[in-house]
Amino acid sequence: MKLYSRDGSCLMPTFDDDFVPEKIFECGQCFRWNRDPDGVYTGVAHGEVLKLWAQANAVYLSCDQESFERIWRSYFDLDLQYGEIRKSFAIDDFMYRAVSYGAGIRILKQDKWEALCSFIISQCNNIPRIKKIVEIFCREFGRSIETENGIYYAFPDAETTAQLRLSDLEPLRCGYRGAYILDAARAVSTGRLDLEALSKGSFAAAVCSLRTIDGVGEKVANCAALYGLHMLSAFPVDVWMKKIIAKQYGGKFDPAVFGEYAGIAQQYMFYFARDGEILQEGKSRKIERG
DNA sequence: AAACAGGCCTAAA
DNA sequence: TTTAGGCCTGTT
Repeated sequence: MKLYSRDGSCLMPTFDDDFVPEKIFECGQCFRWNRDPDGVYTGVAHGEVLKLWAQANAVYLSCDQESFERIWRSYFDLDLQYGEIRKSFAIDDFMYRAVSYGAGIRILKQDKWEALCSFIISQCNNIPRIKKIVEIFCREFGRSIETENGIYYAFPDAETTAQLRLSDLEPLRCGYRGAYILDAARAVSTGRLDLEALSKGSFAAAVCSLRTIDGVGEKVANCAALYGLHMLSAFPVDVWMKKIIAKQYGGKFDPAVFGEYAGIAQQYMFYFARDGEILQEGKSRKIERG
């Protein structure tokens, strides 16, 4: 597979074939990518807007070489060979089916603060509402980014957010999560919680520190570590993962069997459970892609 | 209409 | 250390 910029120049000649936009953006790890009727995805990350689409076994990005190297190459984790890692997860029949179904997923290197904040919002919420809350948050308080296709908004930084009052968050309609957002923003902006430093330390230390934030428990801390700090051994266990563990593994499961990339395995399991296996009954099966 | 949604917190065993 | 109830809000 190849990656091309919009003008047709090749951004990256070779990497493994594990890059399926639909799965990357809709496997539940991010909230700011939207698909238009033509299948083009538009998203904002690290303060820049990108359009991305797949065509004829290639992927096109609306960026130049400079921004690709500065942001997107890392954001899409292109230097990790997912194809090889994925195969190592097929330890039983269920996992074989899960990794086959999820082939093409990659774990995005999202902004650290954005990931923490987004997954605080995610608690006890569904994806459409999470996306709605995040979009209003960006529109209200994020820096505007003007493009030829319209105005987009960056995710508000922690410093800006820390200045807000609880009442300022009312337009988000995010309920009790508002106070959690402010606590996290204040911790990050004052340095009480140093996400950059945590990303360079141990996973255990990161989870421990993240959990000092109001509204951040084991699950949200693992999400922040996996998607924001890019600690690939993080293993968030939500209701879907609990279903899998109960049904497939008798209620107990040690992610250590997947080694240092357990978090990636978790993503295949989650995606398969939510989109594939469980919802399949009574519905037409989704067509698997090569 | 009542229950639930990609948890967390607190109180109480 | 495990468990139950409450929490904002929106949707079914």
